[in-house]
Amino acid sequence: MSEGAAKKERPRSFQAIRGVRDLLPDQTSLWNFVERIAHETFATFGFGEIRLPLFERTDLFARSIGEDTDVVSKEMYTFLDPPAWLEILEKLGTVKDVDRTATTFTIKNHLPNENFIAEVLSLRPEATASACRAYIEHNMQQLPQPVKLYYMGPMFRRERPQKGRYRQFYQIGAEVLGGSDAPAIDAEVIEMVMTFFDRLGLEGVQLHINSIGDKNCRPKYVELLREELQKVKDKLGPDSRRRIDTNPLRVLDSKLESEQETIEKLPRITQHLCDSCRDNYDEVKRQLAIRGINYSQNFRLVRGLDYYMRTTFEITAKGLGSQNAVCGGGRYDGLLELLGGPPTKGIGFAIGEDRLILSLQESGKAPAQQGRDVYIAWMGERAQATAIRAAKDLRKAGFSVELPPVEQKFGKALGQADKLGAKYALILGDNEVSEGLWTLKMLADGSQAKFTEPDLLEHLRKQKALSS
RNA sequence: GUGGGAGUAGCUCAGCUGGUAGAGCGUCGGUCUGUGGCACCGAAUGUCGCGGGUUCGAUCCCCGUCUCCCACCCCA
Repeated sequence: MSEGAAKKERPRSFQAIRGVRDLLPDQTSLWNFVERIAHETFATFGFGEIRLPLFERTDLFARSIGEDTDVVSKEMYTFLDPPAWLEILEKLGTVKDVDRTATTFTIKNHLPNENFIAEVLSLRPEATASACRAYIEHNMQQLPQPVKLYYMGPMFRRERPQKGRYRQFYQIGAEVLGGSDAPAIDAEVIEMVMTFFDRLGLEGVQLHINSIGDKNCRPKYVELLREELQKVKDKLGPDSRRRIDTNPLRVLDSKLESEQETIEKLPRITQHLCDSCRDNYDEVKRQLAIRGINYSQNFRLVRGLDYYMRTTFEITAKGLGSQNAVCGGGRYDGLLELLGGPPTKGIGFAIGEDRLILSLQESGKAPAQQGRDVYIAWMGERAQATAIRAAKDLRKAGFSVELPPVEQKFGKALGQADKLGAKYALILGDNEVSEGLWTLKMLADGSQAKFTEPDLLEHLRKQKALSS
């Protein structure tokens, strides 16, 4: 006993890496509910589901989202395929100053008699770029326009995690690609999200809209804004000052208390839209009104991704702390062309599913977890064979059945049935097997009755039909 | 990436100016080998987040680190 039993070394346990998490069965029921309502709602608007890859060439994201955005410049999970070559190449001095927006490195004579090519890939930080890529790749302009797609799944951004923000997070989104850019489309897309949220019973939903102009008017406004900002520079903090040069629109988004007064006085883009953008924005608002959708205009709503133009919108919900945006979207008419496709109109949105679910939970909307329909309490060898057959038949009929693997006293079995939230206990002992009459107990009120095998199934079917 | 707070049993938490840990809930077993929810009794599980330092001695003090939370940044 001296040496052998002395130390019991346990291997170091693993934990999920920062910013990612497991969703356990008591949570996935709500996730499945949300996703089911999404499928149903979007289908009623004529959208079809598209399943997209989790990673793409890095330059697809760089070009669509914008190389200077935070998402592309510092938040993407980027890797080489085949992997792990970067370090080797750097050590060999073959590659210096790695350009993360490059697509391939070509290394001559690295391996005997062949050139080595590695692709630069990234985990998707969002899915709009992929959807557009798929539209082009599969020549969807040949389909009746517009093409209406929706998707759901995980996205990846390397940000500091906090409530409602994870490094692997989930989005439910939709895109309308091709066809016209009629304001009614913008309005209907928004109507679809609002309908979805309404069906989920999401509380405290607020829609904010804005127009950020197009190629004609936005650059002029940005210049005007920059000039105005220069005049009030001394009233702004360091972050905002820096943005006067890099991205003046972002200053509008500042939450600093000390800057609010200054920002309110700045020129607003809605006053500087070109005629066509103004008409467009007015019509979007009219179309929303026709649909009975309440909104508030927010001239400070400037989206962070480069591809947006004209209509932008954001939806907030309650219970989310400072990460209160549960959906963001807008129009991006130039994007498809930018990605090498034909000139194509586009508009879309993305819902933060993690935040959506957080908000539903905060307002107590989580549906009760579904318990078992039938717990089979059996005793004795002959009863086990019967129990196995009963479980098979009940499952075939669609019931959720728990069949204990080992014999238990009935007292304990019923205790288990109770804990698992079963509706019924099917009691199978020597008596039942020899009589051919099975005992079915209602756990809720303790009543019980005997049934023949076929009668039992019929009885359960009827009860199920009644309750649903 | 920056600043602040926190990490003790599966969960929620207690642990008095440092003497190597407790409660409730849950889990499992028993009272109860043909009938659950109640009650009572009992048990298991903690490298006190991890690593280092100070000390005779650290869950407690110091440093580092990881993770979570909050705010900023940014975004869904």
